[in-house]
Amino acid sequence: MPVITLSTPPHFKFWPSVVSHGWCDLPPYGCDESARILYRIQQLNDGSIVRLVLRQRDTGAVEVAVEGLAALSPEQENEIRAVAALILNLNRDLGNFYATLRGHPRYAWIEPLGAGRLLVSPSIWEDAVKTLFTTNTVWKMTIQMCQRLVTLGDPYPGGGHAFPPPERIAAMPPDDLNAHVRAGYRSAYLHELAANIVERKVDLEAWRDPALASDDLYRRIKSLKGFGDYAAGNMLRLLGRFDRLATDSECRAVYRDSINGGSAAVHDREIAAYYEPFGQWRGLAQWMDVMESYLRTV
DNA sequence: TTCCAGGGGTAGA
DNA sequence: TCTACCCATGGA
Repeated sequence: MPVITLSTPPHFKFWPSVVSHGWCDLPPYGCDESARILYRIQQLNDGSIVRLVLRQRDTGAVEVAVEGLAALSPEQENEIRAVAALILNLNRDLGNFYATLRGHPRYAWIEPLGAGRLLVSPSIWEDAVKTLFTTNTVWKMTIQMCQRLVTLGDPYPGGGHAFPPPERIAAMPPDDLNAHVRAGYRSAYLHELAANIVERKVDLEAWRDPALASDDLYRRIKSLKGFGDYAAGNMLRLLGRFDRLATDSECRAVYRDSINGGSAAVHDREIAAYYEPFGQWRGLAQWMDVMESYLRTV
């Protein structure tokens, strides 16, 4: 079985990155908490389907075992290296984030833990679909919607499926898609997104362009049906932009209970004012507040 | 039954 | 800008 080793930046912590939000529980990801392993079924550009098994060695390096292929071509190895670096945000510099937090005792736990990297998907399409599946539902149902959707992707011989490409979703009649995924009214948004990608009306991967202003990007995301303030803010986070918030019911609850220390409902404006001093990092600080009670235990 | 979840679209002020 | 109402789905 081919094994690839990736060097990591100083102070990189694998597990806090893997469990940085719920994505590690959404197929084609999977994880083994006790063994601290992240799995992913991935379809490569040449169509072959592999199962990636990622873990961190004692040296700090990330090891990617590739199941499903006896050997890797240079192109395959390069692709897997790029995917692993992308999903773990290995190239993101968090130094300025940690420096920003140093004046705030509430966030003193974050830097020693090496938290702040969010696990993302190799494609923005996949992150967009999963974000859509987090809207107006409970996490358990988000998982179930993803599980059903992923069975539409190409199967991995050892079990599981790759994430289905937009072409696969766009080709399905919307009613069939909803009958399979049971995403309710979100199914129509999912189908429309897939169709717009296939018809080249939107180019999600173009969103990676660092020259794009966040405000412009935010508007583009919100122009998609089903993507409002929360979903657009969440997508910006996954794209590595944290200068906007993504205020959902969890964030409101954490702010109300843990920061504001009261039981009264709080207007989003007050939440925004609280995070404003964190500037370009406010969205990440907000998510760290949600994850604190969990991340501190890992 | 009713409420609501890691909300969002639309219409009407 | 804001509010009211609707939107499938399934668990509590």
